[in-house]
Amino acid sequence: MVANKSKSVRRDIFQAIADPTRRAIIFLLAVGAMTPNAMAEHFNSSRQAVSKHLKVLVECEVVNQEQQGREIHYHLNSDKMKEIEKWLEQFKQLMESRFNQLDSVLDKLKNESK
Amino acid sequence: MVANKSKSVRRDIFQAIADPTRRAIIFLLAVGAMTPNAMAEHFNSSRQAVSKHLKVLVECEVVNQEQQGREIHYHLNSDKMKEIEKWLEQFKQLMESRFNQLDSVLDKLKNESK
DNA sequence: ATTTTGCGCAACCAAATAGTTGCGTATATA
DNA sequence: TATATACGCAACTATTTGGTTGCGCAAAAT
Repeated sequence: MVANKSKSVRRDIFQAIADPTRRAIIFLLAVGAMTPNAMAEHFNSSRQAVSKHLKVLVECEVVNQEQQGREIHYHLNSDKMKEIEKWLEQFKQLMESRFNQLDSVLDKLKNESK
Repeated sequence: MVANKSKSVRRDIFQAIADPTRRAIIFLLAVGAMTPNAMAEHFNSSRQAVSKHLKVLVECEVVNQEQQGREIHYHLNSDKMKEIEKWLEQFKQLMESRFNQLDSVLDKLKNESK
């Protein structure tokens, strides 16, 4: 038995989008669900390579699988994508706080020069 | 002589934010410029480890260095952060196109049922 | 002038990544 | 029923990552 991967390896949205092939897969799936074979045809990458990326994306909970006969349709979990926006929002708030500090410094200077 | 790193290794904003320590550094620098020592004190990570992350961030053009005596002040290049937003915008547009397709399908069904 | 501090860099290491080839298996098709 | 197709998985590889320790050097403090 192998140790639980989710405990040892980083599996989050930021890891998911770190690879350009995975970003391309995400863009493809944004348009609609797809099978691994269909995806592999879109960029010059082997089916197995795509399959491995899909495994990572499943582990990161960015995509879901839907079995249909011998095909597996991969769907995008767009909720997970929102975590990027959430992080960016936090970032922007920090940036604003920085400017607010700068503003207060400028205000101070203004008052002192009175 | 070693091969140019920028040619072999991926150095973009997505690589920059893939690591949690680097994301923490970005948040710190969002508030204001800082030296490596000051950053290292903020999370339990050695100065050298932080230094390595900063090197990656410089290569990804997410931060700039400003030498001041023996200290180096690291500044955030917030323009680079906009590339994430840009990518998210593209993604959202694709998602909308998906829903527009769905809408047109629904419209079609509606017309057919007339 | 000597010591301390701030920093980058090289060397090393274990682990993870991204890809490949070669299976096995289940579902379709002939 | 025999064959083709869709897919995941294991094993192997080269490269990258993220961390460490141990320098060396220049600037600051003593």
